[in-house]
Amino acid sequence: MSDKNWIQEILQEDGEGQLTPKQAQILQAAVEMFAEKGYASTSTSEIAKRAGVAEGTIFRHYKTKKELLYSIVSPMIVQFAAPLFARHFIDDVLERDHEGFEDFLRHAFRNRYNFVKENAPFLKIIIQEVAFQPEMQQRFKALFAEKLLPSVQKVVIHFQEKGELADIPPETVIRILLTNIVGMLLTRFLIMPDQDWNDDEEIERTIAFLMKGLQPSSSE
Amino acid sequence: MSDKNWIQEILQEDGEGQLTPKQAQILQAAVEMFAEKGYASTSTSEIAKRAGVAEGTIFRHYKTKKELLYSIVSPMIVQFAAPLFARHFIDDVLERDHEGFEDFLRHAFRNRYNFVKENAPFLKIIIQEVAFQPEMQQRFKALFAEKLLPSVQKVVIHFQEKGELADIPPETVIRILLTNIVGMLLTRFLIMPDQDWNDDEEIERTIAFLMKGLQPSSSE
Amino acid sequence: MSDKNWIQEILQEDGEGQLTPKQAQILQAAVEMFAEKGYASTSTSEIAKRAGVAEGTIFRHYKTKKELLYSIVSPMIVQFAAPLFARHFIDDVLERDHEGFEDFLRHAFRNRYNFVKENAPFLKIIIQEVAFQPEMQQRFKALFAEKLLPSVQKVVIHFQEKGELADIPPETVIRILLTNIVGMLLTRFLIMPDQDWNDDEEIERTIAFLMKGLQPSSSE
Amino acid sequence: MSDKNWIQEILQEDGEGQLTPKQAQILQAAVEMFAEKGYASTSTSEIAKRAGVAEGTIFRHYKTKKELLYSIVSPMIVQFAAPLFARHFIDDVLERDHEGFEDFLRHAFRNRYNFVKENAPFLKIIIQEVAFQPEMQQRFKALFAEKLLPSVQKVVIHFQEKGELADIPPETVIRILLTNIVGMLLTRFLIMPDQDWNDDEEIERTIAFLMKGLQPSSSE
DNA sequence: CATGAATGAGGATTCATTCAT
DNA sequence: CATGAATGAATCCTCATTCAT
Repeated sequence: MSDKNWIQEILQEDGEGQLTPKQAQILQAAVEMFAEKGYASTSTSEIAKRAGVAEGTIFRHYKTKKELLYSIVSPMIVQFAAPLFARHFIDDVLERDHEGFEDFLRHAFRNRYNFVKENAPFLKIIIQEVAFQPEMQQRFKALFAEKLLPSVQKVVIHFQEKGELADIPPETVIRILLTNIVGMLLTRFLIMPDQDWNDDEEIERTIAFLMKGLQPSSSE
Repeated sequence: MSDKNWIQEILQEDGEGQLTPKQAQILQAAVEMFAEKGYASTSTSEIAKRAGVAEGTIFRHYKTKKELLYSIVSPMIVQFAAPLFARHFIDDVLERDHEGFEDFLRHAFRNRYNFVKENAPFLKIIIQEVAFQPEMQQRFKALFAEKLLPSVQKVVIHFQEKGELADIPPETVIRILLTNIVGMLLTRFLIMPDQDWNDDEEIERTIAFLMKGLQPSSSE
Repeated sequence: MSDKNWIQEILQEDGEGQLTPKQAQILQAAVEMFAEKGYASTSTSEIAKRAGVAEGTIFRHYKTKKELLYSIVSPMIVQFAAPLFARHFIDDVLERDHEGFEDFLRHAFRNRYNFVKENAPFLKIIIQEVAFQPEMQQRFKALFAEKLLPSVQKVVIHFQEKGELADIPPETVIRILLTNIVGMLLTRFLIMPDQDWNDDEEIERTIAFLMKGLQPSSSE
Repeated sequence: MSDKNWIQEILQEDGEGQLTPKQAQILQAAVEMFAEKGYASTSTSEIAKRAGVAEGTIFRHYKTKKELLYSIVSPMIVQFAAPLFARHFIDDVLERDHEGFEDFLRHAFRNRYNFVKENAPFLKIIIQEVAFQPEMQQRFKALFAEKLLPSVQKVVIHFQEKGELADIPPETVIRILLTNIVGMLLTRFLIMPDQDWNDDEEIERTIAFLMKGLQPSSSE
C-alpha cells in the first residue's frame, strides 16, 4: 500500500521531523473517516478506536480536532496544486514549445489523474471542507490566485499568441480546462467509481474534445 | 426576494396542502443554515432561533432533524432535474430538429442557469448531502439513471445520426455536457460568486466551445 | 364489556354529575396505558391518541396529568376497600354469627375476587402509584387505619372470643388474611394470568388452608 | 452502613473486576433514587447530582439509562433467588430430613428475611420494574421456572410423601409459602416499615400458622 | 509519551401545558 | 366545548477536551 507514503509526504510540509507510528495511525484513521462521514459527523473517539490509540493520544499531537483536520487538509491543498505551478514544469513547457499545447494538457491531466487516483479520499475531504470553512476557502483561493493562475495564464497566453488556441479570454480558457479536468476526475473517482471505466480512452477523448473546442476558428 | 416562492414550490411536491407560516420560516432558516455551515454543523436550536420559533416547533413538523433535511433535499433533487426529462421538452427538440443541437443546448443551459441563480443555496446543500448520505446518493443516481439519462441519450444519438455531433460514445458526450454546464454554474454561483461575471457572454462562450469541441471531424 | 360500567362507577364517587363521552374515553385510555406502561412512561399525547381526542381536551377536563391519575386512583382505592367496611356487611356477619368465620372469609374473598377480576388494570395502577406517590400512600393508609382495620378487627376478635380462631394478635391475623387474599389475587391476575387456573378450587384450597392455620390449637 | 458491601457483591456477578469509586457512587445513588421515585421518574441528572459526578460520567460506564437499571436489577434478581436453589441448600434439607419441614421453612424464611433487611430498596426496584419491563418479567419468570420451582417442588413432594405436609397440589403449597413469606417481608419492610415490629415473634407466628395450615388432616 | 476516566457544555428529542381559533 | 399548533423546560445522550496516573 502506498498509504504510508502520502502520510509521510504530508508531514514533510508540516515542518517537523518525522511522524511517530501512532501519529501516522491517527492521520490515516482520520483521513478515512473524514472521507466516509465528513468532519463534523466523525467523533474523535471513533478516530481513536480505528487508529488503535487512546483518545487522549490524539490531543497530545493535535491541540484540537480542527487542528487535526487542518494538518490533513493544508498540506494536501498544496500537494494538489503543487506540480502545476512548479516553476520548472511551466518553464519546460514554454521552452519545449514545439511540443504544443496538447502535450502540456496531456501531461498536466495525466499527472493529476495519477495523483487523484492515489488520493481520492483526500479529494473528498478537501471539497467538503473548502465548501464550509471560510478559512480553508481563503487559503485555497490565495493559492489559486497567487500560484496556479499566473503560471497557467502564462502558458495559455503563450499558445494563444502562437495561434494554437482560440482567442477566448484566458480566464475562460482556464475555467474550461479546470472544469473539464476536475469534472472528469470527480466523475471517475467520486461520483461513479463503480462504473466500468477505460481511463486511458476517456482521458484521450477529453483531451481531443478540449483541443478541438479550444482551437482557433478556421478563418482566424 | 423570491424565497417564499421556492419554499411553496417545495411543498407542492410534498403532496400536502399548504405550508403554515411557521413551517415556511423553519424551512427557510434550515436552508440558509445548512447551506452556510452544513447539515451536521447546524444545530436545531440555531435553526429555531433564526426561524423565530421554539425548538419544539421544529419537531412538531419534522419528526427528526434528518426528516427536515430530506423534506428540503428530496423535492429539490426532483426540481433540479425535472425540466430536463420533461417529455415535451425532449419531444419538442426532436420534432423541431431543424433548430439543431445548439438550440437544445442553449435552451437547457439557460434554463438551468436561471434555476440555479434562484436556488444557489439548495445546490450547495444537495452537493454536500449527496456526498455523505448514501440514501441521498441512491435517490440521486436512480433519478439520473431512470429519467435524465435516457432522455438526453435519445437527443444525443439523434444528432449524432444527423451528423451534427462527433462520433464519441454518448455517455462521454453526456458527461462532457454535464461537466461543463454544472462546472460553469458551480464556478459562477458557489466558487467565485463575488467575481465580475458577464453571464450572457460566458454562457455563449461555453456553448460555442462545446459545439466546436463536439462537432464532427471535418473528414467525417 | 363491562368497561363502561366501572368508569361510570368511578365518577359517582367523583361528586360530579355524569361523564361526557369524551371524558369516559379519556379515562378508559388512561387506565389502559397507565396499567401497561406505568404513569410516568405514558405521555398525554399517547392517551389522547388512544382516546381519540385532541391533547388539549384532556387538559380541559383535568388540570394536570397528575390530576388525571388521581381521578382514577382515588375513587378506586375507595371502591377496592369499600365492601369490607360497609357497616351492614360487618353487622350482618356479627349477627348471623352461626355462619361462622369461614363464611365471612369466603364471602369477603369471593367478593374481592370478583372485583379484581373485573378491574385488574386498576389494581396494577394502584400498586404502582401507592408505591411511589407519598400522597397516595397517606390516603391509602388512612383509609386502611380508619375504616377497614377497626371493622375487621371487630370481626376477628369476635370469633376469637367464640373460640373459632387461634389466640394470635389480631393484627397478625389480619395481616395473614390480607396477605393470603391479596397474594392469591395478585398471583392469579397479575403475576401469572396466563397459567391454567381453576379459580374455585384454588380459592377453596386457600380458605381451607387459612381456616386450618388459624384454628385454635386442639389443647386450647 | 453495609451499602458498600452489596454494591461490591453486585459487581461480582457482573463478571468484571472491581468497581471504580465513581461507579459505586453512581450505583448507590441510582438504587436510592429508583427505589424512592421509580425508574421512569428519576432523571440521570438527578442521579449524577446525588452521586457527586458529572452526568456524562454515568454514560461512560453505562451506555444508556436502561443499562444502568439492568446492571442493578439483573444481579439482584439472581442474588434474591440464589440461596433457594443452591444445590447444597436443598440437598442438606433432604439428607437431614429428620429436621423436618419446619426447619427447612424456618431456615429459608430467616435467610430471606436477613437478605431483604439488608436490601430493601432493591426489592422495591425489582417489584416496580418487573411489573412494567417485559424483558425483566421474562428473566424473572425463567429464573423462577428453571431454578427455584424444581428445587422447592422436590422438597415439598418429599415432605408430602413423608406425611408431614397435607396433600395439596405442590404448586399451591409453593404459592402459599411464597405468598406468606414475601407478603410478610413486604409488609414489614415496604408497606409498614415504621410500625413497631417484633420480628422474631412475627416470623415464628407466621411459621406456626403455615405449619398448622399445611399439616395433613388428622384423619389422613 | 500514552492512557482513559472524568468532565460539562451542548445536541436532538420529548412532553406537559397553554391558548387562539 | 374541542382543537391542535406552539411552547420551552427538561430529558437522555454525545463529544471534544483535560488531567492524574
